[in-house]
Amino acid sequence: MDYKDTLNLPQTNFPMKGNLPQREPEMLKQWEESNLYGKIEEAGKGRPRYILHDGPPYANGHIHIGHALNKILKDIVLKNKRMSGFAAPYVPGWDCHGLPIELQVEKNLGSKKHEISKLEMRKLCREYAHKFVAIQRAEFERLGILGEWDDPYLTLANSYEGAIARELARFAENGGLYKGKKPVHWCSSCGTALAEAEVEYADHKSPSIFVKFAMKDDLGALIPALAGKKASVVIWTTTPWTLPANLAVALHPELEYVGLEVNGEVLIVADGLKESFLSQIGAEGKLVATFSSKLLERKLARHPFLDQDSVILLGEHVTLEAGTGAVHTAPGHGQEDYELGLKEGLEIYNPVDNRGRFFENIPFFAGQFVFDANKNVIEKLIEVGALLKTAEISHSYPHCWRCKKPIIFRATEQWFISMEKNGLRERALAEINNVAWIPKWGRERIYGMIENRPDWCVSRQRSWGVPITAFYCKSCGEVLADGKIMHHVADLFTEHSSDIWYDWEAAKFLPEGTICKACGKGEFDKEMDILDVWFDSGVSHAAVLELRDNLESPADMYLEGSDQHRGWFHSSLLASVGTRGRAPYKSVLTHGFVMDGAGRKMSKSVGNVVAPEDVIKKFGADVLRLWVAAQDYRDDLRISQEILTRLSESYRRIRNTFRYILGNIHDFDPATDLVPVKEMPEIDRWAMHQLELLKEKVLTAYNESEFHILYHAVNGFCTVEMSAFYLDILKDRVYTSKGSSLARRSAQTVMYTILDNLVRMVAPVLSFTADEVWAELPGKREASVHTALFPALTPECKDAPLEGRWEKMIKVRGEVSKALELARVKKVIGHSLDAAVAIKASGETADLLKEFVGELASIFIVSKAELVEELSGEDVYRSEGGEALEVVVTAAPGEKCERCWCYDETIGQNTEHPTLCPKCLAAVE
RNA sequence: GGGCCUGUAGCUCAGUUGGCUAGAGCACACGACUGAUAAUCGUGAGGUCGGUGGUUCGAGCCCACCCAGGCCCA
Repeated sequence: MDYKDTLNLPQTNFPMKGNLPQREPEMLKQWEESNLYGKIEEAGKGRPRYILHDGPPYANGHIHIGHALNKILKDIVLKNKRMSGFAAPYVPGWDCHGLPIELQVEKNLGSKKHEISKLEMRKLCREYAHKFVAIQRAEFERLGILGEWDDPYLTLANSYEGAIARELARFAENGGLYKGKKPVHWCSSCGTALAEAEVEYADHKSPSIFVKFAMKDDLGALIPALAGKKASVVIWTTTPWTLPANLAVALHPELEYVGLEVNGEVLIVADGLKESFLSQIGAEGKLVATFSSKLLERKLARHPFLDQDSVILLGEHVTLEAGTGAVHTAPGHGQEDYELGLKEGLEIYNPVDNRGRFFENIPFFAGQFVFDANKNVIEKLIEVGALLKTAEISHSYPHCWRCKKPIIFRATEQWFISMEKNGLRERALAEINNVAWIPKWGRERIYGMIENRPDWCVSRQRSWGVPITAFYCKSCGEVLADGKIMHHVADLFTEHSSDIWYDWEAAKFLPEGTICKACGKGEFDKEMDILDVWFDSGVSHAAVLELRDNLESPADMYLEGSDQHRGWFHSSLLASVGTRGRAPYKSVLTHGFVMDGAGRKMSKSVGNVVAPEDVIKKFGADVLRLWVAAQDYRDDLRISQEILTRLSESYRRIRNTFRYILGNIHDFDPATDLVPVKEMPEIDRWAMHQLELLKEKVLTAYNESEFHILYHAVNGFCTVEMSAFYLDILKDRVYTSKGSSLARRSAQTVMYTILDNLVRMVAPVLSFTADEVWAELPGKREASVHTALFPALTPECKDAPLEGRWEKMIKVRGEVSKALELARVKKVIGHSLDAAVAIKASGETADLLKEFVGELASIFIVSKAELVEELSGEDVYRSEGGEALEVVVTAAPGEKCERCWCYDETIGQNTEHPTLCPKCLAAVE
């Protein structure tokens, strides 16, 4: 007789191999056909809301691994919240305006770009953005991210564009919006401002000059050594043409400066640069004084050739890399000069027109092109005796990417949102303290930025964006930025899209009878600048959260990469505080960046880029999701073939545990076969206790968004507690007991509960696999695990004393398995069931073992285990450390039962089944 | 150069207020099983806790400096 048929061996159709690259797309199809997301929304009705607001990726190109990380994290958070009893909608979004799209469209147009109108250009940009939204949407959905993919928010949608214009109107109304000046990269040849991306750096020859700025007053009172001497601060510059715009000279606040007597006058330079300075001007100098820059703060020097003063200021941007440590400062022609000028209240002075020529009222250089003016400035300096040295240098200099000509930095009229008006900075800082930053240091990071940032420049000289809805008087040029009118325009945008700005006459936007406040005339031009795209996405709380019925502001969470402290977190905070007086988020979670296996950043040129598409093709989305969960996202994350291979092996382990349990509960019906915990054998209660601990750990980890802890907990549970211990011990009971026996049903109840709970807990991460297992689980349940809840805590399953007893037993078991291993090496046994063990223990261990005496054999998975007072023979295994434990392993006595493979000394006594042990006889009957 | 952050076995992570012979899983080596089988079980070998100096009876944990790496600025 073949007794194998009388055993209850595992049976399941659930495949061992995930085959995820093939299976996942099928599941996606099924989710779509069954309207899974709709069912999730249905299930969420009436529950408290949890709003995770999606930061919009830019609608350009395919998704990269960083996108995948971000969206998967969001999806894990959301699924976690849904399974915790919240209604957690997910409305994905895209950032659709802006330069990169415009540039790409221009590039695609080639030479035709000059022939088309702004309106046509914008139409092409719109199409381009839509194309990549569709591409990225498919790529995101493939990752298993559930949400309103059919109705995402797009910043190019009419309603969104209207909202952008409306938020700008609010800033206009409360006075936060103003027009000011700021230097920008300017191409004099094209007559246009350039964005950073449109600037190319190339070698260029420039004059290099050292210029004296004579101190206005005698310095004797401050620095006695200089009393009665003519003293000058010396600056170095490679743009002589900016000298007519000079308003100040900057020194470093922490540096020492020196007075050098050269040819009867004193030259002031930084101490650290005095030698190089003297050698460059080819002069001998005598050190006459050393002093702190602070002594000169706010003292006045004379402009070398204009009848005006130049004030000495202190600035951290001054360096000792080159020059003299005294920096010629023209706030209209340099970024750092501009910032210092703003701080010190200097005029942002620009004497240069659109074509790069000095205005007609500029002495000496009127009408001259700036690069031509260089030599004239130098001549002037020679004439007035202010030039110490001139030379020519070749250095990296910005050029226009279009016409390839060198560009200049030039202050132009721009729109700003004031950080001080309405106390925006103060209130934003206060709001930062009301937000939960995860991890905590996010607060320091954004706080420092808001504390120090200049006013927000929101205008861009471009086509693809939402226009700044202001007007200019045709006759006097006065600005008209009226809140009411701007609100009206916003409504028109919502109705028709912002394209109408480029289509309609100004008058069509203005109420009948609008007149200029300055001159009383009634004809206007439209402002042609557009808004910074950070303003677009920054107002999403108004355009999305406030406008959609199922969302609300402030959001519970914003979740983005740590670069967004300067980006979206930042602009959203200012946009919301400036108009609503509060932050748009209650918590902000940030993650690090994805690095290669060595912790280096990915780059195409290095060739260490890992594309999500490749990971999915090779391993499947669940492995990628597991990768996200396994790493501590607060730091940078690493990805490599090795890491993915490890992870996919870990995935297999978890999957196999699921499969094994499924196989063992194939004949189990929870409706009728459930065994109450109280009636279970102790080891089953131990397993229930362990499950309870795991639940606590995992649910806490979800609550605290520490997903890597949950991964390690689940992984450890599957391998240590289950596979290597509980499930291994259970085999005998589950395989050989009668199918419907209490012993077997009890074990099945435990396994069923564990699998049910485990699958729920793992569903936010292993979304595909969990649903696949869910479909195989017995019992009545929701159609998808994604509409189910996390397992409820059942503290009554916890049993601390029992855990303590078993902890010790597990230690003893470890010692026994070492003894078994030695016997195995000596060929005494093969399988552990071939063995009989005799144990000598003392103290508490002995007492404990006595209590377990009947179960020792099954716990050790041996045929016979006995406790003895004395052990003899050579092969006694002695434990190291702790309480003394001695073990002797021998071949088990008796015959091997053909059915359960345990050795028994009574086999053969039954004539009908001469090869079975008594236990199996009972089971077979 | 500045702000914020990170650095524990080959990989991913633990390490509570400073007190352990620094842990776990995976990978690796060896072995067992062939009733979880492209599985499963056991045993074993892996670490001057980025470096140096300091505080302390005692430091992976505290301090200083340095090195390497990341994000954002300049």
